[in-house]
Amino acid sequence: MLNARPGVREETITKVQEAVGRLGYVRDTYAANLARQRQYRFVFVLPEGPSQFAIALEAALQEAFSSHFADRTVLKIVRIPAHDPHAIVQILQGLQHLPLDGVALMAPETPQVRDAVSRLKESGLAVVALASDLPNTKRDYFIGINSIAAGRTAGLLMGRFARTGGEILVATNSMRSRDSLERRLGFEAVISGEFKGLKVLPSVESFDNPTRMEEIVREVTATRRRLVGVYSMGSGNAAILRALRRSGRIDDLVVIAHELTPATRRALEENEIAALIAQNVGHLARSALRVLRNLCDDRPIFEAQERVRIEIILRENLP
Amino acid sequence: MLNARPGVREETITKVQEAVGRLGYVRDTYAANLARQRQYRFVFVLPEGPSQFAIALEAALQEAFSSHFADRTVLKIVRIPAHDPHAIVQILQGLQHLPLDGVALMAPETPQVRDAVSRLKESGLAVVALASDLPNTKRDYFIGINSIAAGRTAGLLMGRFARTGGEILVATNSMRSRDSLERRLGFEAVISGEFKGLKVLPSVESFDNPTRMEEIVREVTATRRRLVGVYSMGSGNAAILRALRRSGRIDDLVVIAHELTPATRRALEENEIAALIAQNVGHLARSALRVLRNLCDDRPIFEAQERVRIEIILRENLP
DNA sequence: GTTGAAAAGAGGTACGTTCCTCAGATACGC
DNA sequence: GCGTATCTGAGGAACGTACCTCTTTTCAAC
Repeated sequence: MLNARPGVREETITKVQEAVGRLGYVRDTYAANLARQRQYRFVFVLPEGPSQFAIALEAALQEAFSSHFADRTVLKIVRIPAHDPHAIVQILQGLQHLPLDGVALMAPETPQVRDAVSRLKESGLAVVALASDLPNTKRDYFIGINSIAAGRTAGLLMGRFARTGGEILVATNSMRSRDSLERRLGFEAVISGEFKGLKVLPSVESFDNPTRMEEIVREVTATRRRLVGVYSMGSGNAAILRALRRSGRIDDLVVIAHELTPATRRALEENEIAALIAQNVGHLARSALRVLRNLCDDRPIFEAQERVRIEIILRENLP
Repeated sequence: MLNARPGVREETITKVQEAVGRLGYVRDTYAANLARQRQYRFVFVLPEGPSQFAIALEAALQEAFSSHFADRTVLKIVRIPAHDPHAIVQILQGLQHLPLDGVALMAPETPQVRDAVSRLKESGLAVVALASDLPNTKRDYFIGINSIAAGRTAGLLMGRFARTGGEILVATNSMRSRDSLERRLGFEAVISGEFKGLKVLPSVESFDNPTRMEEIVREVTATRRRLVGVYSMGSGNAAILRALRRSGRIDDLVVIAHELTPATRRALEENEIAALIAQNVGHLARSALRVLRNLCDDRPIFEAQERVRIEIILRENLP
């Protein structure tokens, strides 16, 4: 009666509404779901490969289930080859014919992916972009941090940590990714605006090739004597750190990287990395589940709760 | 049958357990609570007065209720005069005769409070210490950050942000509080261990008197020409900031404070405060509720989820 | 073997909700 | 006014669990 059953008189509705307000009734969502035998069927689409981030996210989802947070949800995790838009599209297509309520998607933004997402939406699924936004698609929600703000935070830290003027190396996997572009944008804006003594060098890219990254960093450290800092915007931290250690200059450089992984944690503990910009993966996972559920029941989303914080991690506040 | 009903044969128990394992049965906590008409009755004991922290915490609790996080929970918030141990004890005594399942307590540690907490425990309540730990009591759990680590984090930030050697002022409400002691301890350990050029001055205390604090800070800034930084460990940020602004030196000092409040937020935005050490109040509230519930049902506590992070907030990553 | 008490388990009801069924109400055409 | 078709709303079963009651089983003492 409380639900929009077709064929209830207007008058009755208002009468019920009024009584509801008067008695202070609040619906017991859980009893409702129990009665309805509600199941939330979600798929999480994550990049394949040995991505520490995806591993951590999967662990966080596991955690959500073990703590009854994800009761009444059935979850499937699908891995996609992050750099093959065609394959991604194919996999997303396949989802349309599954009995499914929602999809959380972490994929680089390409025109093909955009189209595939829009088609998912049209087939009635709830879709959230995870960690990396997909603007200009019909995705319902984005859960992750603002890349520009993350870059600005890194820039501010770099500027304050660097004790002398000099050059900053910015390294990433690929500048074709929107996240990298935005991080650099934010980083550079702060450095050039507030720290005149620092100069940000052109970004170097590894294109998923650790050896290549190691080689580039080796060369830069060898030739750029005025180098004072390194900002690693994406994956490939291990290779960068290896090259920096070899160069013998790691203790004199301010290194700032993204995401807490076993490698970055160790480097932080060893004072090799000065600071880490991270997002709480557990929060990301829970947010995605909560938002997807709310979308399915078309209930409102509590924006404040879903805002993912840009965390700064130093040696002393490692979680 | 699944619950420890007295008078079930050993053999039957193991048989059931086995079947449970085999079928992969997981209890639907919510259906159980529905059947049992479970109500969790908690009291949150918070310091009275215009504490921004308490206000934020209250808002966070409100939020938990509105997002169905706190379903089946009835909550009462009680304010205590933080500096009157006798009154605190009296209020805690009063709780024992209420129909109650658990208490979350934020109170300075004194012998009287310790005793009162132990008595609460003995009357069968679940008790968690909130924000400020109460060791050497029978409290079940502490939800908050490690003060020594928080102090160390502030120390590391101060050391790296200060561009020249000099003196650091440490201000607090009262060094009689364990939190202040520990924060200073951690702060000093890092500074004296790693930043030889910096010298931490003896702590100054306001004893809940903003005017006094303002006066002290005014004097220190006027006389200590080598002052390079201020670490505000507790409340009283507004008074400290006021004095620093008057001194005309605020732009040359590295100011680090605790907790995100309207005042500290503004100062951060204005570049008056360099960094803030904070804890996520929303997380604190949800953790407290979750832990209390688990304690009541004596279910295990998921430590990793309840660990409160030491957040570092700069101008660029303000939430 | 009988008795009786205690232990074990089976069965039914209730929790707050949804959804289905069915009966009563209403409207409409003749 | 009557029959029929459509609306409306009331009533009950079910969801997964707990808890109470009642019957059956077990076991010790005689």
